[in-house]
Amino acid sequence: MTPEQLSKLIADSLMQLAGNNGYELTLPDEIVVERPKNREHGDWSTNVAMQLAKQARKNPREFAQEIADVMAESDGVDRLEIAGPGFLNIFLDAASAASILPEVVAGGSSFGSSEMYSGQKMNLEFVSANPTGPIHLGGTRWAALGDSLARILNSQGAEVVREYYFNDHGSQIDRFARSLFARASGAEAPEDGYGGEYISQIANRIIEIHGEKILGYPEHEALEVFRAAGVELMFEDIKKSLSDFGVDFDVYFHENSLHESQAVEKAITELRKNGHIFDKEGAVWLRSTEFGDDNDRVVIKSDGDPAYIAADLAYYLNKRERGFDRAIIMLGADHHGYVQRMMAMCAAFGDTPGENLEILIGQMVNLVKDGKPVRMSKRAGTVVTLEDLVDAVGVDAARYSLTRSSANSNLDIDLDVLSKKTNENPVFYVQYAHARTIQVENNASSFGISIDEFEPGLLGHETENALIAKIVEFPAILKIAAENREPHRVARYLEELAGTYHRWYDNCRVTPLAGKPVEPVHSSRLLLNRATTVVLANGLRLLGVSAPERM
RNA sequence: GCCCUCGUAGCUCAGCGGAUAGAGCAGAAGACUUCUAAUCUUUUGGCCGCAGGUUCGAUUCCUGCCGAGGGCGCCA
Repeated sequence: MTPEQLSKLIADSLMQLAGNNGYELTLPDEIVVERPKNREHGDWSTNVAMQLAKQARKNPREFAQEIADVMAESDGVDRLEIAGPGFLNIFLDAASAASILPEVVAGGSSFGSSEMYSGQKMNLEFVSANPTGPIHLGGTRWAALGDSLARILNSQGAEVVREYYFNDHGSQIDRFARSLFARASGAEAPEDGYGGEYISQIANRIIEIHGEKILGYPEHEALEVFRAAGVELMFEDIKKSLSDFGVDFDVYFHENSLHESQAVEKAITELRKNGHIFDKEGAVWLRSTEFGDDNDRVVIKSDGDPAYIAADLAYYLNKRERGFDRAIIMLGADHHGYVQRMMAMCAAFGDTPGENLEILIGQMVNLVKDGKPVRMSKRAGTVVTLEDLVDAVGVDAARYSLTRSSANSNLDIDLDVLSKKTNENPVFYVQYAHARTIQVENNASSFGISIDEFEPGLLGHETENALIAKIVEFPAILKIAAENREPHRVARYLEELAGTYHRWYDNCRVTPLAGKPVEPVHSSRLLLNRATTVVLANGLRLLGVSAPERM
């Protein structure tokens, strides 16, 4: 029995109760059926009795007992208990609990998915690091988290486009170009420039491509060459790093294109038409205070250059014009001050902040060495990049360790600890469980055991009961993870599932002991084993982590 | 000064208003002639930062305070 079916059963029982006893009950939108933390509290538990006791003019425990009396007659329900302040704990009979397993196996890679966001077009923008250097740890976190979120939203029916906003315009790029030029010509690095080994490498590659002669060009021409070529090369490196990390964007959107296509002017004209733009002191302003921002914002500076937000106006409009119902942007905590004005902009376009535009803020990643935080500095050479992390621990462990914590929490990364190859990263625990299921499957097939003779009633061991219940939880976990934009919930769930599986493995054999015959229970257990494979594989895939068959 | 996030076991972190607050690692003691011991079993360890409030019920929601990180440009 699925939680949905159980929820409906409870609703039906309540209606029946209302009919019999003349209660006037207004049922909640959704009757919550949850897995109690404590197994002794049943397979499922509901708090409806506490919620509705007032309406029934009963005390919660009495009312729960009345519900229990009605439900006790139902198929699949073994027994019910009233506990605590009025919880109704439901124990399913083994056959009913296990009868869902064939569905899980039949569902395969689609088990857990839903149509919750069916028909919704979502644009998920993340990483969007400037092409002035390699992706650092912070960007790596967004890459792991963003890609996983895209997968999860997609599993819930959304049409998701992963997008990388590529800032190839503005003063940071100019500094990058000057840094490259200075390095190539052996000059002192500019005061506010970029340092680091990669600057030398890119400078050298540019010389290789264009020849020494560019050093003799007039400065502005030379800078232009270094700018264009440098951005191009840096961008290729970034793309490759991300791709090696398992993160491939559908769209790389160039900021420059917004300026070149007059999209910025168009956006400003549109806003001006609606009365949200004004001119002051030679600059063009967005009256964002009208929509809750602290200050009005300059869109076009008095020197005629667009401010950063100008492109964002056009970019947002562009996303909406491309048909996205929802633009989701993931930003680091160092950009949180930007949220209010972005939301104001969204409102100024007549859209609904939080709905058409959603901004997720994630906290910073700190580098820790010898137990002490290390300030990442490009000049001091203490920057840790995506590639450093992958070199140290591999893609799977890197992605997993960045995805298993809430984006709201600050994350400390200690490369020394992570690179010890110890079992500190729970990803191995989960992957090992998956590999185990595969080996069990292989062994079973060599015994000629098949899943065709499934008898759910044979799966009565408490660890089987626990494993089945955990498997059934998966769709609800994905739904919550999608709604809250929290991929870490999937990782945490997988750790629980893996633990539940390992404990089952320890207690119940899928293949008979040497010299003993194959019995029906073995087929049934093989199906349970396969259902576990399905869920572990699906979960790991949503995290962008491989599901190895052997470890 | 204002804004955002965080504060839970020795460490890293879970816990979408519910029951006795959990996991991994670290510490202690056990389990491989049986499908992978990267596993399992047992065990040590908590004023859930502090103080109020809302609620039948608060680690969770609200307010204030303390502490940590981040942000408050005609920078991007």
